[in-house]
Parts: sequence; C-alpha cells; structure tokens
Amino acid sequence: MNYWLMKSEPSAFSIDDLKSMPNRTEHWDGVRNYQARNMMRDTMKVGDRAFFYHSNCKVPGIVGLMEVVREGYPDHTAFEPDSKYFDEKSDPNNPRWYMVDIKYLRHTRRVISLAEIKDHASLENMPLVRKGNRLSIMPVSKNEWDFILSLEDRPER
DNA sequence: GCCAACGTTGGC
DNA sequence: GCCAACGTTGGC
Repeated sequence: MNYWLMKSEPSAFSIDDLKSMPNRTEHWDGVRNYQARNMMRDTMKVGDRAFFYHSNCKVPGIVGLMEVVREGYPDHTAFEPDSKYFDEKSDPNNPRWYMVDIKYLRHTRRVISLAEIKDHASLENMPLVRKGNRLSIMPVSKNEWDFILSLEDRPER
C-alpha cells in the first residue's frame, strides 16, 4: 500500500466538503502539474491512503485521512470550456490531465499543523517541508505516515 | 536549447 | 497583501 499527502485550499474544497459528498467520495480534479499528474495516473492504487492537507489558510496542516477508491482516469474538467480547469490543449483522445477518486475516512483528532511537522527531524525529508516545494500531491513514506498518526494523541503545542 | 517574462503556489 | 520559489511559455 502507498501513502500520500494531497493539498487543497479549504476555501475551494475542504475536508468537510468531501465528507458531505455522496458516498463521502469525490474526484480529485484540477491538478495541473505534471509530477502530480504522473503520480495519479501511474502510481496511485485503490486502497492507498492519503492525508488531506489544508493549504493557503489560517492554520495549514493535515486535517484528515482518505482512501483512493478509483485509479487514475482522464480529468474531464480539462475538456469543459466553462470549467476553471479548462485546458484547450488537453485532447479528449489523448488526455493531458488525470484524476483519481478519493473517499473520506475520518478527520484527524486534531490538526497536525505545518509548523508542527516542521519541528520533527523525522519528517524533514517530506517534500512538504522542503524549501520552495509546490507539489500538490506527494508520496509519504510508511514511517512518516505512522509517525504523523502518532502525533494525533500527543497534546497540541 | 537558452533564458527572460510571466503566472501560480502557498506560507507568512 | 506580500513575496519567494518554482513551472511554463515563447522569442530568438
């Protein structure tokens, strides 16, 4: 099983939005970065787990857990002229952008903030805390996954 | 293939 | 709102 971290701005799509969807499931559309695209298209598998990360907000951090329930398939919003994710260069016969379907599992018992993640030496290799990294989807090692989950029941600092 | 200009991301 | 860092674009 692979582990991931997926960013979303809560003002656009939050973990509560995901939880409120039918079957608590939604497609993760709008990713327009090739590295992230490749991971969704080639690497993410049904059953993989992912952290839901709130970015560009008051307290950026990990807010919940999700599960991949459908593997990479073409992101149809790229073909819709009215979508904010429209990309005229994405040809339906040779789609440029892919997405996966993701299901809400639960909120973390508290927000694991970016500031806290930065404080732990065992998490220093996460792309999330590397300078200038802008990947919206990134792999998480099993050790990092387990360590972050262990933070949940430590008192908030 | 280089690189300047531009747009976006995202923390602060 | 600011701005550093990065990816993309397009002229040459």
